[in-house]
Amino acid sequence: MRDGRTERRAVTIADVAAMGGVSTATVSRALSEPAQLRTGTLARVTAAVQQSGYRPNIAARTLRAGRAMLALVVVPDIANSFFSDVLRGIEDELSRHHYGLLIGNLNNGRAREAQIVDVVRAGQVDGVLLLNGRIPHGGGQSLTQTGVPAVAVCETVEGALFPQVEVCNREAAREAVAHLAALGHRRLAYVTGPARNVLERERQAGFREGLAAAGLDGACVLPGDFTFAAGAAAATVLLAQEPRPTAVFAANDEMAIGLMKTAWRAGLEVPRDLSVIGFDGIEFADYVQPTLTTFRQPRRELGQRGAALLVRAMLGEVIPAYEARLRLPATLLVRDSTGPAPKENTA
Amino acid sequence: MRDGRTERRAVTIADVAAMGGVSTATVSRALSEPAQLRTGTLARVTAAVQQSGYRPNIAARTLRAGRAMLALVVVPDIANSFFSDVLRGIEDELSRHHYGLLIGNLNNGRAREAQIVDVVRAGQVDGVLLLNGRIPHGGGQSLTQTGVPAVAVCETVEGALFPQVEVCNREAAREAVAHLAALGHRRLAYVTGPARNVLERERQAGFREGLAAAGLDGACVLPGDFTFAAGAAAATVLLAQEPRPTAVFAANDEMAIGLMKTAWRAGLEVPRDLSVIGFDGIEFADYVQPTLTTFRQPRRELGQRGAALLVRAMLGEVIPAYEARLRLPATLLVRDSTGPAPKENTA
DNA sequence: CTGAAAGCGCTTACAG
DNA sequence: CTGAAAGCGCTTACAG
Repeated sequence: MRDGRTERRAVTIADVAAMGGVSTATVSRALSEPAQLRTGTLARVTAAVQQSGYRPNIAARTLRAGRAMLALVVVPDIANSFFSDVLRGIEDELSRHHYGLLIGNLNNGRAREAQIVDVVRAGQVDGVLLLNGRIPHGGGQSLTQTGVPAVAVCETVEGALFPQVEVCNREAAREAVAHLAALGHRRLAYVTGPARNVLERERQAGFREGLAAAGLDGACVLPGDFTFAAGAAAATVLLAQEPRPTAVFAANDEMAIGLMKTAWRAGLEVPRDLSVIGFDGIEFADYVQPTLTTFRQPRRELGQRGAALLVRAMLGEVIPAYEARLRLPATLLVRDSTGPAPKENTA
Repeated sequence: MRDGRTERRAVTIADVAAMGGVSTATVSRALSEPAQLRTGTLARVTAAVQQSGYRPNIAARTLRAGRAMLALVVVPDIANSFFSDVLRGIEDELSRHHYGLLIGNLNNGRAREAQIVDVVRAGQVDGVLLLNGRIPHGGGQSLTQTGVPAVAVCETVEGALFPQVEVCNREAAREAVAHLAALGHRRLAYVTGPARNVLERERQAGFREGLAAAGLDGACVLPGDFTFAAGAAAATVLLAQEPRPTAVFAANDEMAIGLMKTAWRAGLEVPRDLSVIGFDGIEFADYVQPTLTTFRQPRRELGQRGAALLVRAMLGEVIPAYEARLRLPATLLVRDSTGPAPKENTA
């Protein structure tokens, strides 16, 4: 029955039991519910564990107990730095509860969704955190049909029954317009995210609500996709407008920065000729010239809160509806890229 | 023997065997070595697998086969965007070979190293990729003592016996000096990384070699730690020097950018008054004003190559010495932050 | 408080 | 080519 692998055999629970003169059941209990053992027994087992350097085999434990103590995080693109901080919050919270973290990277596509579903169906994880705004599908089944608990973070999933944690995108977008309007801007532009993205939809909706609240009845809408390059492209279109908008709200910081750079190259000065405001509060936004006015998202907290909900669900708790939708505020950071509207020289 | 969990029971290999009228052994073979089955048998099993939606339980497979089909990646700081691309390369390669990816985040400290060692000792992974430049220790044992294969990527580990993949840091740093010297700069400065970091040591060594090669016998060395803030702080010191260096090489892009911003605030113009060159080629370096001259690291390839070596080791292959040290080139990207040395007005 | 024993769901040497 | 059966290393209801 021995297989090919000839590495030195690891210490098993049976070895420890023999050393301590107890049964394997007692060793198991010493590790999981020490309070139930007599002090002397516990001491003997603990000593044996120490001395042998015993570590329980996780596969055996998972198989027997039916729990993997592992959560899967589905990320749209692991190379996108936005998610790093969110992941850190998730990891902190999970490891506090002795759960490990498995990363499922979609590479911005859907091809790998089936892999995600497979991992779950193979019993490898006890729960799933979705950062991709969509329920993964694969092999003719959706992730939620597997019955494992799920929580969405950052990008919510419309109509989903599981808990969701997001930032107040709409309210923040409204505030962006109010900020610009208060500076006297009347001709605004908005650079969008990808059309089907939920963040984009919320931010654009908030932008429009903000326009209405400020008594403005139109704005220039420039298509984008959250990349630097899209911001640069939007700038080119913007510069061709007549009359040119005096302020832009970009749906994220990368686009705002790409736009600022291109505007600068074209000879515009920010904020004298053009005010720019972004979204996310990436670290970099504070190191561009001029520094970017934007909204800080509590990324780590978003991750941490989502993970906390998932842990509860993985432990079998049913999350009540009033806790199932967490909305954290985004904070406006007024920096140097927004300023008073330029004086009009045409009446 | 039933436990608390009352979720609907998943399909097991026994169910499929019954459906197909074969033994569980045959089902197992249909999945792992289909060529060994008669076509008819294979077809029947395949149909049963399809119809039942059977997915093998990974814990059971791991326990029995002694392989987890999972690799652990030790990351110094998951919130550092530098690692995202490396991770992506790793993930691509691992998943090509049907290995999963477990993230072990150190949060820039050593406290969690013990957790890492535990995961390995618990048999949860078949191999480890180290991005942290150090062999994790914990519970009186080092990771390498566990006997699992390891590979270091980006930050090498001195004296380690396992394969390592790195970038030619020293050669690149030399080239940085040569580039500046060719532009006529004679008074150079270097902003360091953390003193004990291997990248820092290599880059500083290369910097010094470059000075010698250019016939320069000294330079201003400013301490840093790879952060934006350290770059800003270095700028302050730099500005106080008399005579002031005309060019700076920063050990990474963040510091170069932090330094440029502070220099700009102090009224210096880059590159007219000061040339700046960074290292890493982060995306952002192309969106600062002026764009940053830097070295592009093939991050994805670094990850991919490291993972490829690890996969081979996990499959039992002994990596020959001549393959065990991969050194990929870093490419100089000349952009707008470096220019001719200013004319001297003091003789 | 502790032990004997079943069994989680697989894989694989062995036999035919 | 296929099956019967052992056994990977745990946990836990059951019994005492």
